[in-house]
Amino acid sequence: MVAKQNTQQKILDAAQSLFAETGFNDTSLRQITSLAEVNLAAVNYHFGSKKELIQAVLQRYLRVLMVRLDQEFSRLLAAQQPNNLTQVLAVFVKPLLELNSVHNNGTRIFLQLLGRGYTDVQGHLRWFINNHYGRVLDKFVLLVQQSCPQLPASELFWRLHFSLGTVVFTMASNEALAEIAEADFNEEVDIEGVIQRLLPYLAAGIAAPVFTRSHPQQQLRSGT
Amino acid sequence: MVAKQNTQQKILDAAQSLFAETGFNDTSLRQITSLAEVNLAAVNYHFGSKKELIQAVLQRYLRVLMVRLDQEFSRLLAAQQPNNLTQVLAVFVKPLLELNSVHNNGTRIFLQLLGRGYTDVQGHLRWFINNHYGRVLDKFVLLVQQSCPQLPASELFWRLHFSLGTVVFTMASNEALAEIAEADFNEEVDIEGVIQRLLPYLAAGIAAPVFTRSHPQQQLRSGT
DNA sequence: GTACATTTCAAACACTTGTTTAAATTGTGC
DNA sequence: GCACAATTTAAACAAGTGTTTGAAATGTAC
Repeated sequence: MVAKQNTQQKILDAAQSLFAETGFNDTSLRQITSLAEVNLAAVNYHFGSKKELIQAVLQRYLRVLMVRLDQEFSRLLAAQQPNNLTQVLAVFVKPLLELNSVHNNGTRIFLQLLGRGYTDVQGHLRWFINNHYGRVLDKFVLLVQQSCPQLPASELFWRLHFSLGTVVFTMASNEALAEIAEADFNEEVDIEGVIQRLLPYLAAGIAAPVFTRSHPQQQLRSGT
Repeated sequence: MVAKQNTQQKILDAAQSLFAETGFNDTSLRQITSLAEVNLAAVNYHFGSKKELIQAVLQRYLRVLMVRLDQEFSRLLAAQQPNNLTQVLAVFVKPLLELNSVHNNGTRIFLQLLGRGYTDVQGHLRWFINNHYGRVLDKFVLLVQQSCPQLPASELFWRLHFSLGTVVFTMASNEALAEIAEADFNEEVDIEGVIQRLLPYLAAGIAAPVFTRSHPQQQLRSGT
């Protein structure tokens, strides 16, 4: 009793899977419509264009996620004393995992899509997210700033983008990495496990001591 | 007096720039040959296929880089006592910067290509590097293992891939990030500066305390 | 059931892709 | 200069792309 899903959702469901696996540019409308078992022209009829379909696929998750993140950020910002960095990062976990209620494996799919979007269609997704949800993300930056007051703004900028890269790349390669990990270490790998492994790594990286030429920490010498 | 470069090099030079900027799949042979000012058929005549052209572009750097990395790894492995993790990571810097002698901006271009290769043609580059240079990379893993003896092998696996993601994503987005950084912080951003900023982040992330359920470091609680 | 709007469908559109072909050109050894 | 190989060239190829079209089918209100 799968019920007769309407065409739009059949397209969205097929599209997100293929996009996550193969990337946006390397997935054709014909692949999508044949997986969705709808006519080729349906995409243009219901969504207008491939570009708008991509946005619709992302928005289905972004809308839900950003509202939840906004709540969490505001909650933390209301605290009197600055929050621990690990606390701040951990705030992503629940909203991300709740994406599983948007769709089966929603968390994994969304994070993979994010990975694809940031590398495939270079620049486009970054711009989109910044323009639509910049206000939310500013709260997050503020939180991190409060928990790492010793970090210069420019250093923080770089480290947050390093972290974005860590997450996004890990998720884009998720399948390959999980396969290797399971083969080499007999580990069952689920998306929540990966997230839990990511957090300490990110927290430590963001809060790392700042490198200065006059004061190189430890013995950082490369030879000579 | 640009001298009459032979066709093969004109193609390689044009291809690497376009590949680095736009990615492998999204760069057409016609774009390459018209930038190189050679005939379209020249690619297939000299390299066989687009796929082989991509490999040739990457190999031009990989061959040089891997030999140098192997030297450095072996040097460190010869040390009596385990090396500091920051030292181990810093060993990448010189070989990477020496790629500038292969070509103008060689370091930046190679790292961008690496970023593209790991995300665009998912899985293919990972396989290629592992099969051709796995022995070299094993030495690196061993070095890291020696400097972080407390890390379980599986944790190390994940963290090294997190680090790969950090580097590769940063380099793929290098242009966009550099633009923002220069606009927001009035910072001149060169590839060496980015590398120097990456090292402390990576070192701290890899060596971060291991998260365990029974012994969660700090107060990692997300609400409830 | 009739009238009207919504949705589906097969077919074609114009365009781009990587690759191949066969003739023309250039280079090389003698 | 001749002969022969290496290279370059324009043209065409088959296959794939996103999008559009106009007719058929379906749904909906009265």
